[in-house]
Amino acid sequence: MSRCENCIIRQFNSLRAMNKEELKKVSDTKISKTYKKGEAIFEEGERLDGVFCVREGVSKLSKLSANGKDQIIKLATKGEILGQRSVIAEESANLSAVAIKDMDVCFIPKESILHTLNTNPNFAVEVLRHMANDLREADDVIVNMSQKTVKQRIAEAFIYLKDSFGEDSDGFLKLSLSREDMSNVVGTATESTIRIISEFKKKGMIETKGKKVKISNLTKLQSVISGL
Amino acid sequence: MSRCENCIIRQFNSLRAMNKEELKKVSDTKISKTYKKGEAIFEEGERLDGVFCVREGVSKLSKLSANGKDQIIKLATKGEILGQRSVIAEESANLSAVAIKDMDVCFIPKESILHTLNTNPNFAVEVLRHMANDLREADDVIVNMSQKTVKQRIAEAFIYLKDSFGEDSDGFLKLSLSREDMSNVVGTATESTIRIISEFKKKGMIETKGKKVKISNLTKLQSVISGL
DNA sequence: TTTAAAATATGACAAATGTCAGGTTTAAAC
DNA sequence: GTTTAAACCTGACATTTGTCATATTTTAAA
Repeated sequence: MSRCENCIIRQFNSLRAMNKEELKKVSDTKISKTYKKGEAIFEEGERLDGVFCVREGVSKLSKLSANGKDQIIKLATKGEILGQRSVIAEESANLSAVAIKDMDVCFIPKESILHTLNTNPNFAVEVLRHMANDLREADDVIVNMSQKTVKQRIAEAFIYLKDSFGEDSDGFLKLSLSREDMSNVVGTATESTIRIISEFKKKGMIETKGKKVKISNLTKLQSVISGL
Repeated sequence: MSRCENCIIRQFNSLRAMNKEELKKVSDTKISKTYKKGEAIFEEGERLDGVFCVREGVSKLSKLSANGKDQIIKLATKGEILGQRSVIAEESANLSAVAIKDMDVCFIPKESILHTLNTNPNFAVEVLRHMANDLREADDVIVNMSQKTVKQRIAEAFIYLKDSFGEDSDGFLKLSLSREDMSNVVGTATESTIRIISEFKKKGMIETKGKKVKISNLTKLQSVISGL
């Protein structure tokens, strides 16, 4: 079994602030898991007794609204830790986490996390910094959601996918979302998303090949976001 | 000058996790300030060298969007600490804080906050819990913003004002927002807000007297939020 | 008090977005 | 390979929301 001490993923998250001893405990108690695309890591309302460190793949974090639609709050990938907020607040999960690309994940029981928080200020501050960052991002999403049009939000989403997940050698986005997931990210109806994507294609901003999407004119896409 | 050790406000926020010595330092370095309605405590982009503990009054935390509109992210009142996120993340302020009711505030230089964070795990965990709560609230706002209609969001806002700030002896909301501020909370045009408030009045859900607002039929308001 | 400015209000219309109903294409299961 | 289901697409239309123009009321300033 691989050891957390050697895990490169750790460098990207707050676990890097743990000392040797603490890491050993985590390593001894962690459980490796895999999830196929579409499988849930946890569901909204579920009691979590640990956190999930993403080693590979991508997960969508979403919440069901009263009208039955799923709002995707965030996409989490390699290095991110899921469930941390719930474990710290000692609440049940506020969001569901579902794999949108096959995932390798380490489950870490909450005891070692909570114990380290209470004894190692470096770790606590590191976690705090991460959460402060998440909070800023969430605030920014609120502003985008309420002040930008659907068209602008979809254009932003494509650029976000490019910046966060990259492109392959042919220039196609490494992560492409289904129209439905895209709709749930920007908070609109699937038909609206489809229509706008068609429009972007016609205007030569993006092109598609099967499920893959390529941004062919970044400048135009960006101009959609800023003005009109 | 009043001492933090005796400050009742402290019981409502993370400062309660400070020990005697730490509190003394805060008390010795804090600066009391007052802000009139409309005055800014800090502006988006500003470098903060401390946090602001609200002793009295109400502040709106907002962010300017590209189209020039202000989105209000949160209302902060007695007991809340402003600027904490920015100080912890060592970033400039992501939001502006402006008084919407005359305020008494204590400014606390960041040094004592950061020092305590790094040495007192109880305090760090307490701050972390608060931020975890803020993050959940922000996620919930994202869902509301993208999945509910303007009418539903305005109905929710009135109930939020009632629950968070209370009513006076005549049943009027203790905190009432201008139509413009209300628009910036729910993320819509001022005219839309005015129209919907007029409709609520006609339907007997709320009534007004000068600037004051009374919720006269809570059940009806709630039914607006849930169904249609 | 008078005056000016801001906040509130309403109508008319345009633009954005949602909904429903039917298609076609693509991917997956058998 | 055939079948079946899911994903994608498009049109027509209803609804929601934004914008502009203008009027009234309220508040603040002189």
